[in-house]
Amino acid sequence: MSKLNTRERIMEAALSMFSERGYEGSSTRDIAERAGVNEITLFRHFGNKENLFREVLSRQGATSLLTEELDERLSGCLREDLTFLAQRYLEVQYKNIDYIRIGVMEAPRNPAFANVIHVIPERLEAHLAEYMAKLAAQHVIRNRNFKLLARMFYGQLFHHVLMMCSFGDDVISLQNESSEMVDTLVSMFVQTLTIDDEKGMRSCTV
Amino acid sequence: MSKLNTRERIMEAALSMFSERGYEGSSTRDIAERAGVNEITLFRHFGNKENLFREVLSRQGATSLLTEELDERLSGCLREDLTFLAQRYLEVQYKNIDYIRIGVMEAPRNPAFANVIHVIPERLEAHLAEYMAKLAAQHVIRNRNFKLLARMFYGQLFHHVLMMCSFGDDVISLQNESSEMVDTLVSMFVQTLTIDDEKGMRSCTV
DNA sequence: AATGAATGCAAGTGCATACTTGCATGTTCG
DNA sequence: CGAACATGCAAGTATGCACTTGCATTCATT
Repeated sequence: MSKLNTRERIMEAALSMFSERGYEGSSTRDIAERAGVNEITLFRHFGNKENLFREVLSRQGATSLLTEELDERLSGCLREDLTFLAQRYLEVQYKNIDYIRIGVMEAPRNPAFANVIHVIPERLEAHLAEYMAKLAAQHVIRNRNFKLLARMFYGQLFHHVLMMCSFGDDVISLQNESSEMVDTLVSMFVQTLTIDDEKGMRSCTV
Repeated sequence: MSKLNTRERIMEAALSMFSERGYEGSSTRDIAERAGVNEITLFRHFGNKENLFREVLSRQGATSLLTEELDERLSGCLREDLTFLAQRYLEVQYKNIDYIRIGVMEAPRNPAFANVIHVIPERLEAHLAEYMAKLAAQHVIRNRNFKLLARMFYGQLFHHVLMMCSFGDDVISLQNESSEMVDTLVSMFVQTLTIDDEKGMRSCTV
Protein backbone atom coordinates (compact mmCIF):
# COMPACT_ATOMS: atom_id res chain seq x y z
CA MET A 1 0.00 0.00 0.00
CA SER A 2 1.46 3.32 -1.10
CA LYS A 3 2.31 5.91 1.50
CA LEU A 4 0.06 8.40 -0.09
CA ASN A 5 -3.54 7.67 -0.78
CA THR A 6 -4.85 7.92 -4.29
CA ARG A 7 -6.22 11.40 -4.04
CA GLU A 8 -2.94 12.77 -2.74
CA ARG A 9 -0.99 11.01 -5.45
CA ILE A 10 -3.17 12.55 -8.09
CA MET A 11 -2.72 16.00 -6.66
CA GLU A 12 1.03 15.66 -6.36
CA ALA A 13 1.26 14.46 -9.93
CA ALA A 14 -0.99 17.24 -11.09
CA LEU A 15 1.00 19.91 -9.29
CA SER A 16 4.24 18.79 -10.84
CA MET A 17 2.76 18.46 -14.29
CA PHE A 18 0.89 21.77 -14.23
CA SER A 19 4.15 23.32 -13.10
CA GLU A 20 6.03 21.88 -16.06
CA ARG A 21 3.52 22.29 -18.81
CA GLY A 22 0.82 24.65 -17.59
CA TYR A 23 -2.86 23.83 -17.35
CA GLU A 24 -3.60 23.23 -21.00
CA GLY A 25 -0.38 21.43 -21.67
CA SER A 26 -1.19 18.81 -19.02
CA SER A 27 -3.64 16.15 -20.15
CA THR A 28 -5.73 14.24 -17.66
CA ARG A 29 -4.34 11.06 -19.19
CA ASP A 30 -0.74 12.12 -18.51
CA ILE A 31 -1.53 13.28 -14.99
CA ALA A 32 -3.23 9.98 -14.21
CA GLU A 33 -0.29 8.10 -15.60
CA ARG A 34 2.18 10.04 -13.50
CA ALA A 35 0.02 9.42 -10.45
CA GLY A 36 -0.05 5.73 -11.28
CA VAL A 37 -3.84 5.63 -11.40
CA ASN A 38 -6.41 5.05 -14.04
CA GLU A 39 -7.69 8.15 -15.81
CA ILE A 40 -11.24 7.49 -14.69
CA THR A 41 -10.10 7.54 -11.09
CA LEU A 42 -9.05 11.12 -11.52
CA PHE A 43 -12.56 12.02 -12.61
CA ARG A 44 -14.08 10.03 -9.80
CA HIS A 45 -12.15 12.09 -7.27
CA PHE A 46 -12.31 15.52 -8.80
CA GLY A 47 -15.19 15.55 -11.27
CA ASN A 48 -13.29 17.46 -13.90
CA LYS A 49 -9.92 18.88 -14.72
CA GLU A 50 -10.71 22.37 -13.55
CA ASN A 51 -11.69 21.20 -10.08
CA LEU A 52 -8.44 19.29 -9.87
CA PHE A 53 -6.57 22.42 -10.81
CA ARG A 54 -8.44 24.46 -8.23
CA GLU A 55 -7.80 21.96 -5.49
CA VAL A 56 -4.13 21.77 -6.35
CA LEU A 57 -3.86 25.53 -6.14
CA SER A 58 -5.79 25.69 -2.92
CA ARG A 59 -3.03 23.74 -1.19
CA GLN A 60 -0.57 26.55 -1.60
CA GLY A 61 -1.57 27.94 1.75
CA ALA A 62 -0.01 24.93 3.45
CA THR A 63 3.42 26.40 2.99
CA SER A 64 2.54 29.99 3.65
CA LEU A 65 4.30 32.33 5.92
CA LEU A 66 2.27 33.43 8.86
CA THR A 67 3.04 36.96 9.89
CA GLU A 68 2.39 36.07 13.52
CA GLU A 69 5.30 33.67 13.40
CA LEU A 70 7.45 36.33 11.81
CA ASP A 71 6.59 38.83 14.49
CA GLU A 72 7.93 36.52 17.18
CA ARG A 73 11.33 36.60 15.57
CA LEU A 74 11.64 40.30 14.92
CA SER A 75 14.05 42.04 17.23
CA GLY A 76 13.65 45.65 16.20
CA CYS A 77 17.14 45.65 14.74
CA LEU A 78 16.49 46.67 11.17
CA ARG A 79 19.39 44.90 9.52
CA GLU A 80 18.82 41.65 11.35
CA ASP A 81 15.11 41.75 10.77
CA LEU A 82 15.29 42.52 7.08
CA THR A 83 17.84 39.76 6.66
CA PHE A 84 15.64 37.32 8.51
CA LEU A 85 12.56 38.30 6.49
CA ALA A 86 14.43 37.96 3.22
CA GLN A 87 15.83 34.58 4.11
CA ARG A 88 12.53 33.22 5.31
CA TYR A 89 10.84 34.50 2.20
CA LEU A 90 13.35 32.77 -0.03
CA GLU A 91 13.10 29.53 1.93
CA VAL A 92 9.34 29.45 1.58
CA GLN A 93 9.28 30.47 -2.03
CA TYR A 94 11.83 27.87 -3.01
CA LYS A 95 9.34 25.34 -1.71
CA ASN A 96 6.62 27.11 -3.65
CA ILE A 97 8.36 27.07 -6.97
CA ASP A 98 5.73 24.90 -8.59
CA TYR A 99 2.97 27.26 -7.59
CA ILE A 100 4.89 30.26 -8.80
CA ARG A 101 5.52 28.67 -12.14
CA ILE A 102 1.86 27.84 -12.50
CA GLY A 103 0.81 31.29 -11.41
CA VAL A 104 3.19 32.97 -13.78
CA MET A 105 2.13 30.82 -16.70
CA GLU A 106 -1.57 31.15 -16.12
CA ALA A 107 -2.05 34.64 -14.71
CA PRO A 108 -1.87 36.65 -17.93
CA ARG A 109 -4.59 34.41 -19.31
CA ASN A 110 -6.79 34.76 -16.31
CA PRO A 111 -6.03 37.44 -13.74
CA ALA A 112 -7.79 35.39 -11.10
CA PHE A 113 -4.72 33.17 -11.06
CA ALA A 114 -2.50 36.07 -10.26
CA ASN A 115 -3.47 35.38 -6.69
CA VAL A 116 -1.20 32.37 -6.77
CA ILE A 117 1.71 34.71 -7.14
CA HIS A 118 0.41 37.37 -4.82
CA VAL A 119 -1.03 35.49 -1.92
CA ILE A 120 2.28 35.50 -0.12
CA PRO A 121 3.83 38.83 -1.10
CA GLU A 122 0.76 40.95 -0.42
CA ARG A 123 0.57 39.94 3.18
CA LEU A 124 4.27 40.23 3.64
CA GLU A 125 4.42 43.64 2.06
CA ALA A 126 1.72 44.94 4.34
CA HIS A 127 3.49 43.37 7.28
CA LEU A 128 6.82 44.94 6.41
CA ALA A 129 5.27 48.34 5.77
CA GLU A 130 3.71 48.22 9.23
CA TYR A 131 6.99 47.15 10.76
CA MET A 132 8.81 50.07 9.19
CA ALA A 133 6.06 52.46 10.16
CA LYS A 134 6.50 51.37 13.77
CA LEU A 135 10.21 51.99 13.68
CA ALA A 136 9.58 55.38 12.15
CA ALA A 137 7.11 56.21 14.91
CA GLN A 138 9.92 55.44 17.35
CA HIS A 139 12.22 57.73 15.34
CA VAL A 140 14.52 54.82 14.72
CA ILE A 141 14.25 55.24 10.98
CA ARG A 142 13.13 57.95 8.62
CA ASN A 143 9.63 58.33 7.47
CA ARG A 144 9.36 57.14 3.89
CA ASN A 145 6.82 55.62 1.56
CA PHE A 146 6.87 52.27 3.27
CA LYS A 147 4.31 50.69 1.03
CA LEU A 148 6.55 51.33 -1.95
CA LEU A 149 9.68 50.21 -0.15
CA ALA A 150 8.06 47.00 1.01
CA ARG A 151 6.94 46.32 -2.53
CA MET A 152 10.44 46.91 -3.81
CA PHE A 153 11.97 44.73 -1.11
CA TYR A 154 9.82 41.74 -1.82
CA GLY A 155 9.77 42.53 -5.53
CA GLN A 156 13.52 42.11 -5.66
CA LEU A 157 13.28 38.82 -3.84
CA PHE A 158 10.48 37.66 -6.06
CA HIS A 159 12.52 38.48 -9.12
CA HIS A 160 15.31 36.35 -7.75
CA VAL A 161 12.95 33.44 -7.22
CA LEU A 162 11.44 33.93 -10.64
CA MET A 163 14.83 33.65 -12.26
CA MET A 164 15.08 30.22 -10.69
CA CYS A 165 11.82 29.07 -12.28
CA SER A 166 13.46 27.92 -15.45
CA PHE A 167 13.57 31.33 -16.93
CA GLY A 168 16.84 30.53 -18.49
CA ASP A 169 19.37 31.41 -15.89
CA ASP A 170 21.88 29.09 -14.36
CA VAL A 171 20.20 27.84 -11.21
CA ILE A 172 23.42 26.99 -9.42
CA SER A 173 24.93 30.39 -9.76
CA LEU A 174 21.67 32.01 -8.70
CA GLN A 175 21.60 29.96 -5.51
CA ASN A 176 25.18 30.88 -4.79
CA GLU A 177 24.23 34.44 -5.34
CA SER A 178 21.41 34.37 -2.84
CA SER A 179 23.28 35.39 0.28
CA GLU A 180 25.20 38.11 -1.42
CA MET A 181 22.04 39.40 -3.03
CA VAL A 182 20.24 39.40 0.32
CA ASP A 183 23.17 41.18 2.01
CA THR A 184 23.26 43.79 -0.71
CA LEU A 185 19.52 44.27 -0.70
CA VAL A 186 19.33 44.60 3.06
CA SER A 187 22.24 47.02 3.14
CA MET A 188 20.58 49.20 0.59
CA PHE A 189 17.42 49.33 2.61
CA VAL A 190 19.25 49.97 5.83
CA GLN A 191 21.11 52.84 4.19
CA THR A 192 17.94 54.27 2.80
CA LEU A 193 16.02 54.01 6.02
CA THR A 194 18.43 54.89 8.74
CA ILE A 195 18.80 58.38 10.07
CA ASP A 196 22.26 59.49 9.01
CA ASP A 197 23.79 60.19 12.36
CA GLU A 198 22.92 56.79 13.70
CA LYS A 199 24.06 54.55 10.95
CA GLY A 200 27.09 53.27 12.72
CA MET A 201 26.26 54.06 16.32
CA ARG A 202 23.24 51.98 17.10
CA SER A 203 24.44 48.77 15.71
CA CYS A 204 21.65 46.70 17.18
CA THR A 205 18.91 49.18 16.64
CA VAL A 206 19.57 49.25 12.95
CA MET B 1 -7.06 48.85 -49.12
CA SER B 2 -5.96 48.41 -45.56
CA LYS B 3 -2.94 50.27 -44.33
CA LEU B 4 -1.29 47.05 -43.36
CA ASN B 5 -0.85 44.24 -45.78
CA THR B 6 -2.30 40.87 -44.99
CA ARG B 7 0.83 39.35 -43.58
CA GLU B 8 1.33 42.23 -41.18
CA ARG B 9 -2.25 42.07 -40.07
CA ILE B 10 -1.94 38.42 -39.27
CA MET B 11 1.19 38.99 -37.23
CA GLU B 12 -0.32 41.88 -35.29
CA ALA B 13 -3.39 39.83 -34.51
CA ALA B 14 -1.25 36.87 -33.52
CA LEU B 15 0.94 38.95 -31.23
CA SER B 16 -2.02 40.35 -29.37
CA MET B 17 -3.72 37.00 -29.10
CA PHE B 18 -0.66 35.06 -28.01
CA SER B 19 -0.14 37.78 -25.43
CA GLU B 20 -3.65 37.35 -24.07
CA ARG B 21 -4.02 33.62 -24.17
CA GLY B 22 -0.60 32.11 -24.74
CA TYR B 23 0.37 29.89 -27.62
CA GLU B 24 -1.95 26.98 -26.98
CA GLY B 25 -4.84 29.12 -25.98
CA SER B 26 -4.80 30.94 -29.31
CA SER B 27 -6.42 29.03 -32.15
CA THR B 28 -5.48 29.70 -35.73
CA ARG B 29 -9.14 30.30 -36.43
CA ASP B 30 -9.38 33.02 -33.78
CA ILE B 31 -6.16 34.66 -34.92
CA ALA B 32 -7.38 34.71 -38.51
CA GLU B 33 -10.66 36.19 -37.43
CA ARG B 34 -8.97 38.92 -35.46
CA ALA B 35 -6.77 39.66 -38.44
CA GLY B 36 -9.83 39.85 -40.65
CA VAL B 37 -8.57 37.17 -42.99
CA ASN B 38 -9.56 33.68 -43.86
CA GLU B 39 -7.93 30.93 -41.85
CA ILE B 40 -6.39 29.37 -44.95
CA THR B 41 -4.64 32.64 -45.66
CA LEU B 42 -2.77 32.31 -42.45
CA PHE B 43 -1.47 28.92 -43.53
CA ARG B 44 -0.63 30.22 -46.96
CA HIS B 45 1.58 32.86 -45.43
CA PHE B 46 3.16 30.98 -42.59
CA GLY B 47 2.79 27.28 -43.30
CA ASN B 48 1.86 26.38 -39.76
CA LYS B 49 1.11 27.85 -36.39
CA GLU B 50 4.58 27.38 -35.00
CA ASN B 51 6.20 29.33 -37.83
CA LEU B 52 3.76 32.12 -37.19
CA PHE B 53 4.70 32.12 -33.54
CA ARG B 54 8.37 32.17 -34.36
CA GLU B 55 8.01 35.05 -36.77
CA VAL B 56 5.95 37.03 -34.31
CA LEU B 57 8.64 36.59 -31.66
CA SER B 58 11.42 37.42 -34.06
CA ARG B 59 10.04 40.93 -34.39
CA GLN B 60 10.81 41.75 -30.79
CA GLY B 61 14.21 43.10 -31.80
CA ALA B 62 12.52 46.01 -33.56
CA THR B 63 11.90 47.74 -30.27
CA SER B 64 15.16 46.86 -28.58
CA LEU B 65 17.43 49.20 -26.82
CA LEU B 66 20.77 49.63 -28.46
CA THR B 67 23.51 50.19 -25.97
CA GLU B 68 25.34 52.43 -28.42
CA GLU B 69 22.44 54.84 -28.31
CA LEU B 70 22.46 54.70 -24.55
CA ASP B 71 26.16 55.47 -24.39
CA GLU B 72 25.63 58.71 -26.28
CA ARG B 73 23.35 59.95 -23.56
CA LEU B 74 25.40 59.00 -20.54
CA SER B 75 27.02 61.93 -18.80
CA GLY B 76 29.09 60.24 -16.14
CA CYS B 77 26.83 61.65 -13.46
CA LEU B 78 25.65 58.51 -11.69
CA ARG B 79 22.26 59.74 -10.53
CA GLU B 80 21.35 61.23 -13.87
CA ASP B 81 22.55 58.25 -15.79
CA LEU B 82 20.79 55.67 -13.66
CA THR B 83 17.62 57.68 -13.87
CA PHE B 84 17.92 57.91 -17.61
CA LEU B 85 18.61 54.19 -17.96
CA ALA B 86 15.69 53.29 -15.77
CA GLN B 87 13.31 55.54 -17.63
CA ARG B 88 14.41 54.34 -21.03
CA TYR B 89 14.12 50.76 -19.90
CA LEU B 90 10.58 51.30 -18.71
CA GLU B 91 9.59 53.12 -21.88
CA VAL B 92 10.84 50.30 -24.03
CA GLN B 93 9.41 47.54 -21.91
CA TYR B 94 5.99 49.15 -21.79
CA LYS B 95 6.01 48.82 -25.54
CA ASN B 96 7.18 45.26 -25.20
CA ILE B 97 4.47 44.18 -22.82
CA ASP B 98 3.02 41.68 -25.25
CA TYR B 99 6.35 39.96 -25.70
CA ILE B 100 6.98 39.84 -21.99
CA ARG B 101 3.60 38.30 -21.34
CA ILE B 102 4.24 35.68 -23.98
CA GLY B 103 7.72 35.01 -22.71
CA VAL B 104 6.54 34.67 -19.14
CA MET B 105 3.71 32.35 -20.07
CA GLU B 106 5.72 30.12 -22.31
CA ALA B 107 9.18 30.03 -20.74
CA PRO B 108 8.55 27.56 -17.93
CA ARG B 109 7.24 25.15 -20.55
CA ASN B 110 10.14 25.64 -22.86
CA PRO B 111 13.25 27.39 -21.59
CA ALA B 112 14.10 28.40 -25.14
CA PHE B 113 11.40 31.01 -24.83
CA ALA B 114 13.04 32.54 -21.81
CA ASN B 115 15.08 34.46 -24.33
CA VAL B 116 12.04 36.60 -25.01
CA ILE B 117 12.30 37.90 -21.48
CA HIS B 118 16.05 38.07 -21.35
CA VAL B 119 17.06 39.47 -24.68
CA ILE B 120 16.83 43.01 -23.41
CA PRO B 121 17.93 42.73 -19.78
CA GLU B 122 21.03 40.67 -20.43
CA ARG B 123 22.57 43.23 -22.70
CA LEU B 124 21.54 46.07 -20.46
CA GLU B 125 22.91 44.41 -17.36
CA ALA B 126 26.27 43.86 -19.00
CA HIS B 127 26.24 47.44 -20.22
CA LEU B 128 25.46 48.84 -16.79
CA ALA B 129 28.04 46.65 -15.11
CA GLU B 130 30.68 48.00 -17.50
CA TYR B 131 29.53 51.53 -16.91
CA MET B 132 29.87 51.13 -13.16
CA ALA B 133 33.23 49.43 -13.53
CA LYS B 134 34.45 52.45 -15.46
CA LEU B 135 33.33 54.84 -12.77
CA ALA B 136 35.02 52.66 -10.20
CA ALA B 137 38.23 52.69 -12.19
CA GLN B 138 38.05 56.48 -12.03
CA HIS B 139 37.51 56.22 -8.26
CA VAL B 140 34.19 57.98 -8.64
CA ILE B 141 32.34 55.13 -7.00
CA ARG B 142 33.24 52.17 -4.84
CA ASN B 143 34.24 48.87 -6.23
CA ARG B 144 31.38 46.45 -5.79
CA ASN B 145 29.96 43.36 -7.44
CA PHE B 146 28.66 45.24 -10.42
CA LYS B 147 27.23 42.23 -12.12
CA LEU B 148 24.98 41.59 -9.15
CA LEU B 149 24.05 45.23 -8.78
CA ALA B 150 23.16 45.53 -12.44
CA ARG B 151 21.02 42.45 -12.17
CA MET B 152 19.27 43.88 -9.15
CA PHE B 153 18.76 47.24 -10.82
CA TYR B 154 17.12 45.84 -13.91
CA GLY B 155 15.47 43.09 -11.89
CA GLN B 156 13.61 45.69 -9.87
CA LEU B 157 12.50 47.43 -13.03
CA PHE B 158 11.50 44.17 -14.61
CA HIS B 159 9.42 43.32 -11.60
CA HIS B 160 7.65 46.60 -11.94
CA VAL B 161 6.89 45.92 -15.59
CA LEU B 162 5.80 42.41 -14.77
CA MET B 163 3.27 43.67 -12.27
CA MET B 164 1.74 45.62 -15.11
CA CYS B 165 1.33 42.52 -17.24
CA SER B 166 -2.05 41.69 -15.76
CA PHE B 167 -0.61 40.06 -12.74
CA GLY B 168 -3.42 41.40 -10.73
CA ASP B 169 -2.26 44.80 -9.66
CA ASP B 170 -3.95 48.05 -10.39
CA VAL B 171 -2.27 49.32 -13.52
CA ILE B 172 -3.09 52.95 -12.90
CA SER B 173 -1.54 53.09 -9.48
CA LEU B 174 1.52 51.25 -10.76
CA GLN B 175 2.04 53.81 -13.49
CA ASN B 176 1.67 56.60 -10.99
CA GLU B 177 4.18 54.84 -8.85
CA SER B 178 6.78 54.63 -11.60
CA SER B 179 8.59 57.90 -11.04
CA GLU B 180 8.69 57.49 -7.32
CA MET B 181 9.89 53.94 -7.69
CA VAL B 182 12.62 55.02 -10.10
CA ASP B 183 13.68 57.85 -7.81
CA THR B 184 13.82 55.53 -4.85
CA LEU B 185 15.66 52.85 -6.76
CA VAL B 186 18.22 55.25 -8.17
CA SER B 187 18.76 56.86 -4.77
CA MET B 188 19.41 53.49 -3.24
CA PHE B 189 21.98 52.69 -5.84
CA VAL B 190 23.62 56.04 -5.59
CA GLN B 191 23.88 55.65 -1.84
CA THR B 192 25.30 52.19 -2.18
CA LEU B 193 27.82 53.14 -4.80
CA THR B 194 29.10 56.51 -3.82
CA ILE B 195 32.11 56.96 -1.69
CA ASP B 196 30.82 58.37 1.58
CA ASP B 197 32.76 61.59 1.69
CA GLU B 198 31.58 62.66 -1.71
CA LYS B 199 27.90 62.02 -1.54
CA GLY B 200 26.89 65.60 -1.29
CA MET B 201 29.94 67.35 -2.69
CA ARG B 202 30.21 66.19 -6.25
CA SER B 203 26.64 66.65 -7.21
CA CYS B 204 27.20 66.21 -10.91
CA THR B 205 29.71 63.44 -10.62
CA VAL B 206 27.27 61.34 -8.73
C1' DA C 1 -9.23 42.44 -71.54
C1' DA C 2 -6.29 38.70 -70.05
C1' DT C 3 -3.35 36.70 -66.84
C1' DG C 4 -1.24 35.56 -62.60
C1' DA C 5 -1.26 36.14 -57.81
C1' DA C 6 -3.70 36.67 -53.59
C1' DT C 7 -7.46 35.70 -50.98
C1' DG C 8 -12.21 33.92 -49.69
C1' DC C 9 -15.61 30.18 -48.85
C1' DA C 10 -17.07 25.71 -47.57
C1' DA C 11 -16.24 21.41 -46.41
C1' DG C 12 -13.40 18.04 -44.86
C1' DT C 13 -9.57 15.08 -42.31
C1' DG C 14 -7.03 13.11 -38.65
C1' DC C 15 -5.85 13.56 -34.21
C1' DA C 16 -6.00 14.86 -29.35
C1' DT C 17 -8.61 15.97 -25.47
C1' DA C 18 -11.94 15.97 -21.53
C1' DC C 19 -15.06 13.16 -20.15
C1' DT C 20 -18.53 8.97 -20.05
C1' DT C 21 -20.24 4.16 -19.92
C1' DG C 22 -20.26 -0.67 -18.73
C1' DC C 23 -18.20 -4.23 -16.64
C1' DA C 24 -14.70 -6.42 -13.71
C1' DT C 25 -11.46 -6.73 -9.96
C1' DG C 26 -9.40 -5.49 -5.59
C1' DT C 27 -9.64 -3.74 -0.82
C1' DT C 28 -11.51 -2.83 3.61
C1' DC C 29 -14.53 -3.43 7.38
C1' DG C 30 -18.09 -5.44 10.31
C1' DC D 1 -17.64 -14.21 4.41
C1' DG D 2 -20.44 -10.62 2.36
C1' DA D 3 -21.23 -6.01 1.32
C1' DA D 4 -19.78 -1.59 0.26
C1' DC D 5 -16.45 1.11 -1.56
C1' DA D 6 -12.45 2.09 -4.45
C1' DT D 7 -10.19 1.36 -8.46
C1' DG D 8 -8.87 -0.77 -13.08
C1' DC D 9 -9.73 -1.79 -18.04
C1' DA D 10 -11.55 -1.02 -22.50
C1' DA D 11 -14.11 1.27 -25.44
C1' DG D 12 -16.55 5.07 -26.68
C1' DT D 13 -18.44 10.13 -27.43
C1' DA D 14 -18.47 14.89 -28.60
C1' DT D 15 -15.77 18.61 -29.37
C1' DG D 16 -11.96 21.39 -30.72
C1' DC D 17 -7.86 21.96 -33.14
C1' DA D 18 -4.22 22.36 -36.83
C1' DC D 19 -4.29 21.77 -41.22
C1' DT D 20 -5.91 20.38 -46.19
C1' DT D 21 -8.61 20.31 -50.53
C1' DG D 22 -11.35 22.14 -54.29
C1' DC D 23 -13.39 25.76 -56.26
C1' DA D 24 -14.53 30.66 -56.76
C1' DT D 25 -13.71 35.55 -56.46
C1' DT D 26 -10.93 39.60 -56.19
C1' DC D 27 -6.98 42.35 -57.09
C1' DA D 28 -3.06 44.10 -59.55
C1' DT D 29 -0.37 44.43 -63.57
C1' DT D 30 0.58 44.49 -68.43
